[in-house]
Amino acid sequence: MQELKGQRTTSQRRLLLDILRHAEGHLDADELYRLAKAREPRLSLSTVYRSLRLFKELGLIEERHFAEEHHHYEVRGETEHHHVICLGCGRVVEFECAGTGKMKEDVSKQTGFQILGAKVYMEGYCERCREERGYFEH
Amino acid sequence: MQELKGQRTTSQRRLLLDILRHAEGHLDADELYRLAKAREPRLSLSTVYRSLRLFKELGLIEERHFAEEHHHYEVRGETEHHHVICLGCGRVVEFECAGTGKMKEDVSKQTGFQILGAKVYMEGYCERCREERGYFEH
DNA sequence: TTTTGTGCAAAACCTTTGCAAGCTA
DNA sequence: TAGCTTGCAAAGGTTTTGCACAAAA
Repeated sequence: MQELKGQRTTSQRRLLLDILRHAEGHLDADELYRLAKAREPRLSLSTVYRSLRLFKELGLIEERHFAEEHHHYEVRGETEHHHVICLGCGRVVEFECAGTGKMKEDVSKQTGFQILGAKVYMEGYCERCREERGYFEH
Repeated sequence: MQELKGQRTTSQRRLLLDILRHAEGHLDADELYRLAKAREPRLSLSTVYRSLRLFKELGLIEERHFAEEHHHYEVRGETEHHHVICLGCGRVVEFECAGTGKMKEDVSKQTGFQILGAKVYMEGYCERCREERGYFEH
């Protein structure tokens, strides 16, 4: 497991990475813990937190901060994608957007920062919620 | 105080809104509490949390989720602005960017959502940190 | 006077840490 | 074997809640 770059490959880390990679959505620490504990009952929550921090530091996963909730994690993919959150049902949908490259340049000029990453979060109402609840304008 | 829309205008709410409006940066609950307590020593932290939730629900303030830290709040202004966080020193700098209008349309088409707001977070290194710490590439 | 908001203290919740034992390289 | 990791339990920090009293409408 060369991804761990010198860190030790333990069964816990292998298990957690495997679950993260096969997860469809975004997991928080507790969801990940419950899924992993089903396969390895002796696993502790501290190990989950410690592993998440390690994976994040190694750049294997990204941490997301949605609306009210606590952190969520997902494996870092090839293509940069962003998220839109439905204010009605809480559903999170991913989207891709081309504009961020140009945006990074602009911001770099404007602020003097060397920009490494950009994340876009949008809020709104999904189609289903607009139909069901009659949200049109807000 | 018509902004509170039917909710009662209390001295605590007036004080907290006043501090939020005159704050330069982004305050978290505890910073707001300390500033407010200096002017009204009997104020409690619970009132700060309850007021922040109310202001947020009324759309008077926005909640921000920076890197690792807890929530920060700022009054909702006229112009939409976004944030870039320095990974070296933690400093948060605001920027404006024109591209979000077009982006919202794209995302709306792509996902079917009615988009109400967009927030952009960038990460990188500020000039000072690049000089001081010799960050060039990452 | 009725209803809503506040302060206090306690609880709930998420995350981190110390330490002895176990495992990896 | 030496050093990194783990599990457990306890602690830390932030946010929420129950309740009696106070204030607003």
